[in-house]
Amino acid sequence: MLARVSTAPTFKRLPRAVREQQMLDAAVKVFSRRGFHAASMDEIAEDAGISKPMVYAYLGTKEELFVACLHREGTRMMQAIAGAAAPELPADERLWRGLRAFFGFVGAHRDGWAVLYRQARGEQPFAGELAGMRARLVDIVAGMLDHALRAEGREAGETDLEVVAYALVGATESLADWLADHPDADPEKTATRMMNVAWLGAGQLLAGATWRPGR
Amino acid sequence: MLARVSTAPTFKRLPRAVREQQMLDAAVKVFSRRGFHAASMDEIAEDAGISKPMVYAYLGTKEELFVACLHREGTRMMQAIAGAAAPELPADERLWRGLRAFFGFVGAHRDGWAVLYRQARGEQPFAGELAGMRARLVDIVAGMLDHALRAEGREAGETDLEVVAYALVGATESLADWLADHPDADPEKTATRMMNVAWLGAGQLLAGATWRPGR
Amino acid sequence: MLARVSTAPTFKRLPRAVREQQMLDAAVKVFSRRGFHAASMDEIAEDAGISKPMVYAYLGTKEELFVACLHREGTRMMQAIAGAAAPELPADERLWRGLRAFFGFVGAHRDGWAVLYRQARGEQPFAGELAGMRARLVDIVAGMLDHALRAEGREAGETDLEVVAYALVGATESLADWLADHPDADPEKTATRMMNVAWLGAGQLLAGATWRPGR
Amino acid sequence: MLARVSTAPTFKRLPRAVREQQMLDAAVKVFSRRGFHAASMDEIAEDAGISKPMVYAYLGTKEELFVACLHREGTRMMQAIAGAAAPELPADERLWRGLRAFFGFVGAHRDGWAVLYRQARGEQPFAGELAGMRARLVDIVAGMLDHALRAEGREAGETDLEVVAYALVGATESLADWLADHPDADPEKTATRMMNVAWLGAGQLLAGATWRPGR
DNA sequence: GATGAATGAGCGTTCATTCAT
DNA sequence: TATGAATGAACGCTCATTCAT
Repeated sequence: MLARVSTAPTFKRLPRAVREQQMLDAAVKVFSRRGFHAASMDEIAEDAGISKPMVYAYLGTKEELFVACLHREGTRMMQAIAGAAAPELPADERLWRGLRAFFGFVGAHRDGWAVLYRQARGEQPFAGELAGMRARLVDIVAGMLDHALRAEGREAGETDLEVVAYALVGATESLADWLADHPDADPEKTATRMMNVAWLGAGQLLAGATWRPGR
Repeated sequence: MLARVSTAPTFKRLPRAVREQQMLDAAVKVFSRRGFHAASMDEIAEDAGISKPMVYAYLGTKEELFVACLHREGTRMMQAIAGAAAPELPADERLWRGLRAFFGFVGAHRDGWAVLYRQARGEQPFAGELAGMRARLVDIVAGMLDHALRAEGREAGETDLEVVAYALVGATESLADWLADHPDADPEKTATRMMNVAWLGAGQLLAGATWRPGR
Repeated sequence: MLARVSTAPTFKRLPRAVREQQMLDAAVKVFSRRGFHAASMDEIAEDAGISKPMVYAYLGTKEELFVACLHREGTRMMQAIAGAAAPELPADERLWRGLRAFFGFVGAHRDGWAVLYRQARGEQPFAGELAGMRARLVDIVAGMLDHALRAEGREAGETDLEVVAYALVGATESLADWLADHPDADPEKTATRMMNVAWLGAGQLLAGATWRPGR
Repeated sequence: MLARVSTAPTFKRLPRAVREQQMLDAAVKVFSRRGFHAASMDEIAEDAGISKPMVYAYLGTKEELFVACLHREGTRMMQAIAGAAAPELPADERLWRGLRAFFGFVGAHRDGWAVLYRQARGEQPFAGELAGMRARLVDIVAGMLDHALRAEGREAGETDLEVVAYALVGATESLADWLADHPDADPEKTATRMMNVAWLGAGQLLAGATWRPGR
C-alpha cells in the first residue's frame, strides 16, 4: 500500500478547535429543532459529519454538550448587547439601545439562540445555567434603573427594582419568542414596540402617547 | 391472624371519576418536577397509587395524559380569571383585577400550573395547546386595550395591539415564574408591581410615579 | 325498589347456551379478522356485547376459546360434507359431491371458516386440533380411493394413498383460500375446476380432456 | 492475572455482513418455532449471540426483520427452482424437474423455509410479500401449461389456467408441509408422488396408471 | 485521531387474566 | 348472574455511552 499523497483536501484531521465549532453548530441546530430530550447524539454527530465517539471525546456527555451550546450562544448574545448602553446616556436611550441590540441579535440568530433558549427552560439540569444568564440580564436592567434613580437623588428597594427588571426582561423574552416565530417580522420594529410598552406603559399608550427613537 | 377491623378506608376500587383526578394530580406533580420527557409513566402511576395499565385505560398515552393536565389546569386558570374584569370598568381597573386574579391563581397552584406551563413550551407536540391558551389571554388583554381606545374615539392597528398585549402577557408570565420560584413571595404584592410596570411604564416609574390599588 | 316487570325484552340474563353462541360468533369474527394473537379478548367481549369476565366464565382461556371456535366450525363443515358421498356411487361421483359440498360450505362461510382455518396453521398450540381435522378429511378421501381400488381387485400401499389424499386435500384447501379471497367467485365453478385437476390431472387437461358434472 | 492467550476465536466485533447472516439465521429459526407473534426479539437476539439493539440497528423492526427472512428464504428457493425447467422440454418433464427442485429445497431447509412459509400465511402484514412469491410460482406453472397448450395449437382462458396452476401449487405446498413434518421422508419420493397426482389425476391413478421419472 | 461494532438499561404500551362488588 | 376496576408480566424499541481496532 503506497503512502497517500495529500494533494486534494481531505477535509479530515482538522484542528481540534475547528472540529469543536462544527460540532457546536450541529448541536445548536439539532437541539433547536428537536428539543433537548428528543435530540439524539446520533443525529448531532451525523449532522456534524463526524462519528459519535469524537463528539464524546471532544465535548463530553449530552448534558455537557448542551451546556457548551448554552455558553457559546449566551456569550455571543451578551457580547452583542455589551457596550450598547453607555452609563452616561439618559435612561431611555440606554434602554432603547439595549433592546435594539437584543432584538437585532435574536433576529439574526432566530433558530439558533431563541429556540435554544426556549429549550433550556423546563429541563431542570439547566435551570442553573439559564438562571445565571437571565440574572445577568436582569442585573443590567436593574442597574440602569438604579443608576437613573440615583441620578435624581432617589432610591428604591432592591427587590422592587429586581422585580421590575424581571418583568421587563420577561416581556422582552416573550417578544423575542414572537419574533422567532414570525420570520418576516422586523427586529427593529419589534424593538420599538417593546420600548413603547416598557417606557410609556399601557396607561400612556392608551392616552395616545408614543415613544420614537431619536427623541 | 386477627380479624381485619374494617375501619380505615381501603382506598381500593374507587369509581373512575375519582381515580382520574388522582391520576391527574399525580401527573401534574411529576410532570412539573421532572419535565415531560424525564417524567416516567411508572412514577406517575406509583405516585397516584395505582398500576400503570389503569393510567392508560383512563387517560391514554403519555402525550394524551399531558394534554389532559394542560386542559384541566388551563381551564381552572381561565375560570379563575374569567369574570375578573367587567367591560364597564375603566381600563386600569380591569387590568388590575385581571392581574390580581392571575397571580392569585398562580400563587395557589405554584408547583402545579406555573411549572407545568413552563414545561409545555419547547415540547413541540404541545405547541398547539399552549399557543391556544396564550392566544386567548392575549386576546383578552388586546380586547381591553381596544375597548379603551374606542371609548376615546381612537383606533389602533391590529398587529400593534397584539404585540403590545403579547409583551404584557409575557411580562406577566415571567413574573409568574418568579413567583413560582419564590415560595415566600406575596401574590398580591407581585400583582401590584406588575401593574406598576404595565400601566405606568419605566419612564414614569423612574420619575417617581406610583400606581396603587383603589385609586 | 319495585320488582322489575319483565314485559319488554331486556336482552339480558339469556340462557347460557345462547350466550355461548353469541360469544363464539363474536370470537370467530374477531379471530378471522385479526388473527389469533392480534385478536384481543376485549374486542371479542365487546363485539359479543358482554363483559370480559363472562367470556372467561363461559368459555375459559383465550386458547380454549379459540379451540372452541375451531371445534364448532370444524364440526359444521364436517356435517356439511358428511353424507355427500355415498359409498355405492362410483369414485368420481363421490369425489365430485364431496368437493361440491366443501366449496359450498366455504363459499357460505367465507370469512368464517376459511380465514379461521388459515389462522390455525402456524400457531403451534392448535397444530393438534388442526391436524386432527385435516386427518379426518384425508382419511375420507383416502377411504374413497381405497374403496375404488378394492372394487377393482387392486390394492395400494397405505402411505401412497395417504400422500395422494394429502395432495388432493391440500389443493382443495388452496382453492378454498382462493375462493375466500375472491368474494365474487362462484363456489360451484371452483369445485368443477378442482374436480378437473384432481380427476383428470394436468396431462389429460393439456391433451384437451374435460370433466363435467353429470357424466 | 495471566496474559490471555489469543488462540480461541473471540467471536466478537464481526463485520456487519456476517452478523446480519447470523441474525437472519437465528430469526428464521425462532420465527419457525414460535410463529411471528410469539417470537420475541429478545430470543432472536440471544440466539444470534448478540444484543438486541444490534438487531434493530442492522435489520430494523420486527416486521422488517420478518420480511428480510422471507426475502432471503424466498430468493434462495426461487434460485433453487430457477433453471430447473427449460422451455424446450415437454410439459411433463418440465413439471417433474420443477417439482424435484422444489421438494429438494424444502427437504434441505425443512425447519427453515417450509415452516417459515407456514407462518407468513394468516399474518396480514405479510400477505403482500407472500402473495407475491406465490404469484410468481403460480405464474411459472401457468406459463408451463400455457406453453404446452399453444404448442398444440390450442388455447385456454386466463382464469382457468391460473386456477389450475393455483391448485397444483397448493397441492405441492401441502405436500411440502407434509414433508417438513416427516423428517424421515424422502424428498425425491415425495416429488414423484406429487407428480403422479398432478399429471395423471386421480382417475388414471385409480385405473392403475403410473408416472415414473425418465420415461 | 477516528470509527464501526456493541450493549445496559430503561421506557411506553398492551394484554390476558382476576378480584370485589 | 354480571361487571367495572385492577394488575403482573412482557415486549418492542431507543438511546447514551463505550470498546477494540
